[in-house]
Amino acid sequence: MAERPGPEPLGGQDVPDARACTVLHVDMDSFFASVEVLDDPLLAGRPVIVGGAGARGVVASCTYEARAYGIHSAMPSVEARRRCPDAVFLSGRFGRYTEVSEQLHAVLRRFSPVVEGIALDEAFLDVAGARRLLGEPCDIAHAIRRDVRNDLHMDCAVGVARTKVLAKLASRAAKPVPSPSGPRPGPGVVTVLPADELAFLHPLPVRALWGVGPATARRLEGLGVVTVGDLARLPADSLCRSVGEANGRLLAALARGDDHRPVVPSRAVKSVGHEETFAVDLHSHADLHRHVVRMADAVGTRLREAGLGGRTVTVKVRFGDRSTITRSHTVGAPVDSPRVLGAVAGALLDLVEVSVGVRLLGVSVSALVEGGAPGLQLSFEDGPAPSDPAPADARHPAWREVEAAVSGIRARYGHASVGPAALVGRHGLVVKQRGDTQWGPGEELPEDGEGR
DNA sequence: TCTGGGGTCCTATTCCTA
DNA sequence: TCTGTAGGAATAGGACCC
Repeated sequence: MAERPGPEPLGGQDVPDARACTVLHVDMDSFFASVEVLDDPLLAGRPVIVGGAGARGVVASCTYEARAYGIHSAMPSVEARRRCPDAVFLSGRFGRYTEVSEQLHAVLRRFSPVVEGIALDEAFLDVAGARRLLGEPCDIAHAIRRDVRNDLHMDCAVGVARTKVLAKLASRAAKPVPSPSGPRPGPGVVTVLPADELAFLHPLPVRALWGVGPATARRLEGLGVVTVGDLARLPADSLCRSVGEANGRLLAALARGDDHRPVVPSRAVKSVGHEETFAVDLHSHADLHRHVVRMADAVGTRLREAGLGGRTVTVKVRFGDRSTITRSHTVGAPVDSPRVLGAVAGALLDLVEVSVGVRLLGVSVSALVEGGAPGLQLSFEDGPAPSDPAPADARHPAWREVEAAVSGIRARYGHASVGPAALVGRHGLVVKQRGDTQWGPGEELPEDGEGR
């Protein structure tokens, strides 16, 4: 960060201005790959790539040794392998990453109760209330790095600023920089002082701003906007015309350094879903229906574990040419039953012409309510609503007893111990849990009857 | 080189109802 | 009973994030 004007890498500098900077952004360095190196020290110093190994897989995370070859997250695994054939390829262990993420959050909560998790490896903290006890925010940032290193044996970067977006950009500036001769260490902690905000922000490419992706960047480029400074000078109305009202207002504010979004410790879940890209495109409803049942089973299980029910069921279909459609239906009362979800999703899938080949299928549930679906019983007994695509037998109350029994068996003997008959294939029962095929299909052969 | 999975949010359109 | 209208809910698609 030292090469940019404005913010300085610091340790405990005594600037009154710094007291306004109470938002911290903590970002772990190449998280998934670092966890793998931590658990297998023989991997240390080697290019390690975590991601989907198959032809349609992507890189989820990689060590700095792999980044030296130009490999980065979201790169197709095939390309990553081409660039570095000697890299260690790992398919990832979602459960283990969740575990380490919980340890990280435990460390962060020692510094402030106001911790907002953004991803497994990232979080915002507001330390306004912790200063009297723990010192200035930049001192807290250094202490966090020290504790993460001591407790988790991993490194992180911390950004300190007055707002979330600036803290996030600051943590990015604090990270190590990959190079062919090995990673150059970053400052670890970067603080953006209020007086330096615009000098820090305006030279950055617009793409660096949170909310500017490839599509928005293309549109902005058409308006002659390349840097955040260009964006700040753009009249608000032409910006809104180009990128939409809400996004335009937000981007205009961010470019001025305004960001009033608070750090929110916990946010309600809005939707729960599963989607999966197949190793080969599927062309028949029969094949796809088996996957719908499997995904509905996974979604329903997660809803129940979280004590949630949802009213809107959505099926997502991506065809061979990557065009994507969704079909959704809102039922009268919240559902959490895998069987009902599967029936609704299956009926939605029947509305889609699939003979051209389906690359990805997804099932999700939104319009969630807390407390699971206890109120469902009534609607089951009443039978399906006239517009409800689920077959009537899927809603029979006896199924709730069956599903409760299945939950009990799974709690005792594991998730794959029991499941719908539709999921029994040549290799036994195939169930899906969160984290399976997280970064694309593996290289396994398709099940009976799949593909063409 | 041609892109996964789990999410959130926004926008436009269509449908339903008062 | 029919028509027009306005608002809200549902639906569909897209962009973005990590």
